[in-house]
Amino acid sequence: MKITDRKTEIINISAKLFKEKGYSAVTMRDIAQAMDIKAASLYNHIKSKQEILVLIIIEIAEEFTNTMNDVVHSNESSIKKIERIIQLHIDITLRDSHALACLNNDWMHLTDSDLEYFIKMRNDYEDNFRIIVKKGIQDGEIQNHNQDVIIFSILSTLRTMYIWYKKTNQLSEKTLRNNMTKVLLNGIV
Amino acid sequence: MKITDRKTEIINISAKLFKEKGYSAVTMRDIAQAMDIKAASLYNHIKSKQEILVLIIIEIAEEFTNTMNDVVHSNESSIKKIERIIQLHIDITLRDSHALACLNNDWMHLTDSDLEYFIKMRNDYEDNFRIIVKKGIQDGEIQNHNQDVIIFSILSTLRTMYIWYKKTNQLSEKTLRNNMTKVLLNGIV
DNA sequence: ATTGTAAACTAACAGTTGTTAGTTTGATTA
DNA sequence: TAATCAAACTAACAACTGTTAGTTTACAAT
Repeated sequence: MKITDRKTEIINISAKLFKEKGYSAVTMRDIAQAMDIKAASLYNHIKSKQEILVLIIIEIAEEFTNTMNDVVHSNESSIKKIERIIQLHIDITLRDSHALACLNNDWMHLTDSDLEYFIKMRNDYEDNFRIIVKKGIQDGEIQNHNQDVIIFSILSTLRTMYIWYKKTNQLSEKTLRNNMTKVLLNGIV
Repeated sequence: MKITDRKTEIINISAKLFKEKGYSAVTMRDIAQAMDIKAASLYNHIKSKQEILVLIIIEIAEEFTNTMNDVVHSNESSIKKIERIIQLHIDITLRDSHALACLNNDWMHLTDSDLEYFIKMRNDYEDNFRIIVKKGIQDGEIQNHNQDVIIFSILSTLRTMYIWYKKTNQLSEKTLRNNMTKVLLNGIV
């Protein structure tokens, strides 16, 4: 298997288009045109439009799931765990922002077992985050504010970083991580 | 003109459907079915599917724009200004989460002058936020972190609140506002 | 030279899309 | 009672949708 075969190209180009217009608004003919071939030719490589979506979303969702499982079962402090989650989101955002946008915006167009699987992963992810925050509050590491507000203010920021990080002028990964960690953990005041 | 005429019903029902599946995935027949009429009947009230989208998005966008203009030209401290922006987002989220979701996810399906107008409002909004943060840093009210990280960590959280606020068990508006303000301004550590 | 194969092609399909035209309904008003 | 009118209806359209079938192309292996 080649490092970049044709199927991978289709997935990457589709992710880019899905990010721009959303899954439903992108047609097989749009994808084909971006590949400079005809729509029917796509089916030499992929089974259906649905399959493209699944391949884009599930791989990334599993990466989040796996790393979160590592983090939650580690022996680090709660703060250190959250820092590693921030790092995780930054890594994926910088590496694969198209697929990430697709995961965020088009997951509801998954069907049946894929949809179920995705929702389970997302719920588990949030539950694990909740466990970390709860422990942090118990240990006095984290202030005793409403847990959902804590969890989703951090997660919302991390999940939608792909929308704006490119606009910033040459913000290095290190600078982004340092600033993000300080702002999310210590606030701005 | 009745307080709730048929056109308003169409807009509200459409916003709910657009939130669930996205503008492109919702058909005129979907909207009609939710209204318990036939698709063709919708055209007695609205000009096109596009018009529905425009009416949903632009009204809310203008409300954000107008309030932001009030805030930025006021004589309050930078912190107080940001608190008012937090309040603004909470108000609209609690009152009209469907339209807000639609604005967030489907603005790119606006066309021509509507799209231009929306993008201008969004850019102005972010620019005004930047002015507030810059002043706050100069005055020593706000810590000197990267401005984009500050702006978008707050805005991302506020903009996507509609996704999760309903899941929380009976979080009152006051509690939400208090917790949100503390977490966004002072952090969690 | 022949075969095999990956990957493109043309042509077509059945279903869905937003929308229009013209008609009917049923309640209110003159 | 007759006329008006908002708001529903039926029927249909042309364009577009994802997808299939069968064919051609061009290069690699035998």
